[in-house]
Amino acid sequence: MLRTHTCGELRLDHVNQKVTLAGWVQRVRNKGGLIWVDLRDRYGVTQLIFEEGSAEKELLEKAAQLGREFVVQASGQVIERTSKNDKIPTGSIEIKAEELTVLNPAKVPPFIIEDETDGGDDLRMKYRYLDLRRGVVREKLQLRHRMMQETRKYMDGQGFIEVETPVLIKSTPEGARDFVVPSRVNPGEFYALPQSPQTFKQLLMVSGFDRYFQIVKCFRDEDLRADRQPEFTQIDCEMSFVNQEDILQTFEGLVKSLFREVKGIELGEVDRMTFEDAMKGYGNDKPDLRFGMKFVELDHLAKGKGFSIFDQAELVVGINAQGAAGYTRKQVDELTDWVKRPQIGAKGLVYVRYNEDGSLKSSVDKFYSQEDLSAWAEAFGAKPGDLMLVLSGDAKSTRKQLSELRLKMGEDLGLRERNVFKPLWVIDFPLLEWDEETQRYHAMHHPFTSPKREDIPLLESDPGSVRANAYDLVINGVEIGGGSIRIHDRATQQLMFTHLGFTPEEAQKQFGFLMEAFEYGAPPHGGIAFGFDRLCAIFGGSDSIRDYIAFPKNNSGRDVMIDTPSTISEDQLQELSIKVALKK
RNA sequence: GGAGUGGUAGUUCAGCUGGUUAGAAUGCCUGCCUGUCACGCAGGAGGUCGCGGGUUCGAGUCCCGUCCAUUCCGCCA
Repeated sequence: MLRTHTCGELRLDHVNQKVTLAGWVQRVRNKGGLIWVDLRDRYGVTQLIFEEGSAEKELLEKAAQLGREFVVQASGQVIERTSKNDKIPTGSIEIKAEELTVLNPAKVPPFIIEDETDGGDDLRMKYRYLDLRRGVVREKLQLRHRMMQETRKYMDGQGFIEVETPVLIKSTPEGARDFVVPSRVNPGEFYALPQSPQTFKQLLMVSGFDRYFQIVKCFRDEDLRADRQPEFTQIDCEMSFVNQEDILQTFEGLVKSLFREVKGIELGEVDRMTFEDAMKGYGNDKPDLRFGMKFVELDHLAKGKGFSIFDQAELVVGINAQGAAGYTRKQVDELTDWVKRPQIGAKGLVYVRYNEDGSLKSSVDKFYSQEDLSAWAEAFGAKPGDLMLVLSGDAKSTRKQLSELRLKMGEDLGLRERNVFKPLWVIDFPLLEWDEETQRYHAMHHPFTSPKREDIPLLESDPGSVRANAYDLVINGVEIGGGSIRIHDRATQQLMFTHLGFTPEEAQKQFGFLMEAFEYGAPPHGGIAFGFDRLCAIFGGSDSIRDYIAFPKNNSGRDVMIDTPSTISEDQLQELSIKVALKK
């Protein structure tokens, strides 16, 4: 061993021991006759001291030559510091160095390897291996490690078996775009990388595995976001002989256990809300419940008073921002501009300010009396000091716009606290969703989701209103997981494909193996998958998942460190029977 | 595919309505310094202002194009 201890473990108890440490030079402080070197490894930082007089001149010179990020080995005696540093755990001791070996020198790093780095994202990603030396980044990966271990511990404890499913699978037309991999031995044919192990886990249920889980990489070739990577990790789970309630209980248990073991937080009961209530109350299927500002519909109060914009609107709906009456005219104008941006797309914003003196001031005073506005305020449950914000238009987009405004107000008013966690089950999702582009219904969750028994008759008359046995777990406005009770008989699955616009032949070609399996004794089953990277980011209090992934891709799906995607040689292309024709 | 923001020293940024030699901080190098721990002090080096074109007597600054990064919309069963 090149060391007797790590850089994080020595304390006053070790004084007088002779030790050998190895690590990276964090910093050299040369005070002339006295040189300190901060030696860093994964476990911490320990100070080495070289003193003129007591250390040999040669050793002193060697220490003075050290640069940032040199890898060194140092031996010496642990001594108590004359002046202690209570900011670090090893701050009471230091090593009086007697030997120093440079194991490997280092170039000056392109950015400072400290928690508060001066490096921008671009540079950090290019030199990710240096970025990962920083404590703050390492802690995020350590958090991920803990989450992974606790997940396995919980799942194993519940009798789940982790089974690996293939990564080279079949491309399917439903859902996200597939990443494809050419097959050399089958020229002209391609594998696809899995968007999820969905069909395999269902087949494992047919096989009688009863409880399956897997912490698994999944792949989707869609545009990226701060919380979306082309390859990401799921906690993928499936259970047999269960109903929806069993699944919600089991995985509420997982989430509670993770919060308890990893964060030391007792979550309590997880609230539930139907999709319909979520949309009406928050304009969103993943409401952030860290704060209120629930939607209040004003049609009955706002219409018929001569304000034509409201009169013509399908829906007039607003939120009450508590304590925001202090917003200046300028700030309200900025809010108006904000909702009118193309990304939000509102036509305008009506406000009612509930002044501290009890009077009401609105942007539509021309049309509404104080009594009218008082009725609004009552509907909102508003008090003096509040600011009511109202949007109108067609119901669907107005709710969406107000949802964005609600989140912005929550942010502006500091109501979205990082250390508060509000999990929520959203249940009773619609089975199908109309797609304007393709002019057909799409499965909202996926085509293997079962409809609610009582809604099956509606499949013919009103497909859009059929509810599914589907559920999402939402924490703080982030979709963390989603699942459903699956279809487990051929006839229903076939019916589902028909409603999704598949011909029987197409359905047979794409999913015949699954439907055939259903004919050999498929148990009732259901499951869920959690976005593991997002879960880690939520636990760590970040909006971006990138720092919870050791080597993430950038916004264009590139790994700037290894510089990929990249072209391949003509020979490789030929071997794969592929010709590249780039459009220009 | 679309919208916004950004690109200036190794790094993070400032640089106003266009005007002499493009600045700061930090990092780096040199010297001094025996209790530092964001050490201090003194000095020094360091620039294709992303790239291409245009307007102008004159462009880091204005215009057009383009590339890169980033955030969002679309997309993500």
